[in-house]
Amino acid sequence: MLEKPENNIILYNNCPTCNGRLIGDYDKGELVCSTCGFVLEDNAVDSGPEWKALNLEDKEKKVRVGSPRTQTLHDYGLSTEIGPRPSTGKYENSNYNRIKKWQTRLRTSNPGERGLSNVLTKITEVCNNLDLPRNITETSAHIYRNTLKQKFGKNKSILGMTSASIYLACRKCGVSRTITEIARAAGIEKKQVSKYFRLILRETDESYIPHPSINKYISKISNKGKFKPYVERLALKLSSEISESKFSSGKTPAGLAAAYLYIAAVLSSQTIPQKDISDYAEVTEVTVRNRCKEIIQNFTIIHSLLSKV
DNA sequence: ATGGTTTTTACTGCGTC
DNA sequence: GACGCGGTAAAAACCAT
Repeated sequence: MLEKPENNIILYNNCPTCNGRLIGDYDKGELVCSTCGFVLEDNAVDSGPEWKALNLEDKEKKVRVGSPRTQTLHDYGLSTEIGPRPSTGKYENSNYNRIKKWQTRLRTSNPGERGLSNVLTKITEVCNNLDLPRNITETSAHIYRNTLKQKFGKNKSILGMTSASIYLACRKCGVSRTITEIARAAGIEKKQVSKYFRLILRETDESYIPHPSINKYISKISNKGKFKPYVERLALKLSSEISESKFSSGKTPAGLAAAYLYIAAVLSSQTIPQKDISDYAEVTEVTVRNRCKEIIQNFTIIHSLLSKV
């Protein structure tokens, strides 16, 4: 059973298979090994409270009222909401609906709140389209709220700002989603998203947020293309053996990941056409070729690697 | 706006099935 | 001939200044 820690990460002793460090991931409810990825326990039950206590007094009261606070609703989900009409009982249909309608109107009383409410709905929508986890939705909503707080979010394309917020949230949480994917889900131009993304970075003094590791891209592309598991494993092995920092800066991570997968496929005498890999990675064949060339020029692939996989 | 870097586009020749 | 692969030059996109 996991107990909620301060930073959502709990350290356990050692992994039974490789003796590596075990990490309890509170958010996913999993107990996994940080080196070999062995899952010791999953679906762990969250025994902690589902609400946040902001001060000691709250904590002591241990009130259990309503849903947890959420960034995705304009009033943080704190105000009262009238639910659907009970199927039985004395409630007269028209009257009930009228009260409900006015209550919703009053909840979002001023134009600002109504606007915010719409935007947050939009964020949730796009995040759901992309199958993003709940915490990304929350983070993006939080980021968007901040842009409004610091004035620069106003008078900007709403879809552009929301998409940029979602992209930033992905980067912060280490989820490998490209600007292109998010732009597609939101139905806008890629340019817009990157423009506003840069704006947010500039205005909020965000320190540089690194791209998710190449390994995430490799897994993603491999899943998308349903490649053989050992090809993926070999590609991951290659990327971890190679310190690509010398030549990878400024290049798209997807292209590099595609190159690793291609090399892995060739080494394990699998024939995956460059075209396929580049399509899955959403880059061109030329880019894949160039990355391959750079990898091979800079490193000699040792054949003993093959036996280890 | 500009200039440097990276990616894409479009086209080439080569070998193989 | 169709296909995959490797290469190139020029255009386009990107990004920091």
